Amino acid sequence: MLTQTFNAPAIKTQIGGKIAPAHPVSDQFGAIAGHVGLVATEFSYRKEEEIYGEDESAEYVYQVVTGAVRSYKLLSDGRRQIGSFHLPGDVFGLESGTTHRLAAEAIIDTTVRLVKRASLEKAAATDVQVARKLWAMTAGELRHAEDHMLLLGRKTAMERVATFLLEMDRRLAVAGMMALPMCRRDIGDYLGLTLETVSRALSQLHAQGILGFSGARHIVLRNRARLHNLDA
Amino acid sequence: MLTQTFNAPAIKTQIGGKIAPAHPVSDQFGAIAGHVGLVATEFSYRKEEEIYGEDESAEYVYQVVTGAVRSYKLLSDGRRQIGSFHLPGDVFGLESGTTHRLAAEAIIDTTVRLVKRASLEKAAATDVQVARKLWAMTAGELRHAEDHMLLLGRKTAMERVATFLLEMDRRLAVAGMMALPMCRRDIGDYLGLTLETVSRALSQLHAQGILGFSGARHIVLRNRARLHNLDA
DNA sequence: CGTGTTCTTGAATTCAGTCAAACGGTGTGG
DNA sequence: CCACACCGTTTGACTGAATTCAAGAACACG
Repeated sequence: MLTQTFNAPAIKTQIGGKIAPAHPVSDQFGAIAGHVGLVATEFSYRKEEEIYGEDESAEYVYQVVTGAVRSYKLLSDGRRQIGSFHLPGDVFGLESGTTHRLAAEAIIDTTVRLVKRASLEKAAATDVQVARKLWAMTAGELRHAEDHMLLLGRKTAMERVATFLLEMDRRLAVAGMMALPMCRRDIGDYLGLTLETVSRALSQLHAQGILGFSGARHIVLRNRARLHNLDA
Repeated sequence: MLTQTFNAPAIKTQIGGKIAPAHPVSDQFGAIAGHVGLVATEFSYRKEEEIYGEDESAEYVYQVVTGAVRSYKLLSDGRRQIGSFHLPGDVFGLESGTTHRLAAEAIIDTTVRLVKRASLEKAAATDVQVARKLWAMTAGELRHAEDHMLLLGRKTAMERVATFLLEMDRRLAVAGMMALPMCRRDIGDYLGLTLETVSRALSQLHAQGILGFSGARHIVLRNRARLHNLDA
């Protein structure tokens, strides 16, 4: 039944277990799955592969092990709004209701751990600690969405790009360098801009010496203070 | 202690109790407060009065009885993004963490019912049904935020105003007429537009016969189908 | 080492914003 | 009860930030 829902390679089943996100964070999945002794299945998606569609039944909850995922909504004419990027360690696809409110795709080759939503619900029905944790995770997503509404509704192009860089720096920088998994179009669709506007803003920051490039997707922040100033 | 946190008139305490929203909806507050037998206090705010500030400690959870409330974030230079409007029946100010992520103000004279967050937490710690309900309410807010990100990031001015009208029609229309409690600036700050752009869009819809006015804030939708078409 | 994709840059356009003035509805005081 | 004043709204004219359209350049990949 798994193989019908997912058409992908090797499946590896395990209990609990640790993953290694870029920065040490409380392993939210472990805090649930491990705690309750749920079986977590490991699964892989290729670059650009769909993980689930908008309004699709929410069978599983996911955690990125390696790779990167985008969650988005589409308008009928194809305009896209990416609500968030999911990086190693992040949980995504968690729903309180029965359907996914956004679609999810692998940006690059990605491995996830997943557990059945039903089993989490069941654990939450008896264990108040689990219920509390699920609420806290949804509340965390809400916080991000609220911050992002401010960005989309009121910030300038340069402020949006500055916010994005600081967010990615915090979430995936290793040794001061960040390797962006997503293209300029993805960044634009996350920030409510066109890819050209994103590119121009990055070029301007480069010209001002605020950041350095090693190829378009490897960025070093050279002056976080000035970037903070540009971020309203 | 209540009188120190809130500087307002008559306080009326009661247990559970029903309120009458514009449309019959499951009384979310009752579903918790009533169920657990929590004491709900009634309280009033005058037009433009602050209910709580951004990053303020979340002491209480609120439900609008009569009136209307706006939740918003500010940038340092005063730019404002309203995340949502709270109308009779709506619960607001519910946090999983300890602080309010947005500020809240009464748009017009408003009466709310409120319960201590701590007492809800306590109820949730022993009653899984309560915990489930709190999660569902936060998830409902997240759904709205996700829809609103799409609007703010990707919709045109006319599409935003059309979406707004359909939302308000659904939430507060009585006998086909909606009495908007908020001014054009509030609508603009909700939709990521200026008040002038909102006004122009409304005038255009009026000229096309899609809506009728009875004073600037009383609107009748005359053609919901065409409004839906304008909403991407 | 090509080849296709992604990214950058330029030029022209456009949608919404800004600034400014007039209008109108509401509430108050004469 | 009417006149006035004030605030919110509408409308107009102009501006400007971001988009669109269009080449080229750089990069990743086989």
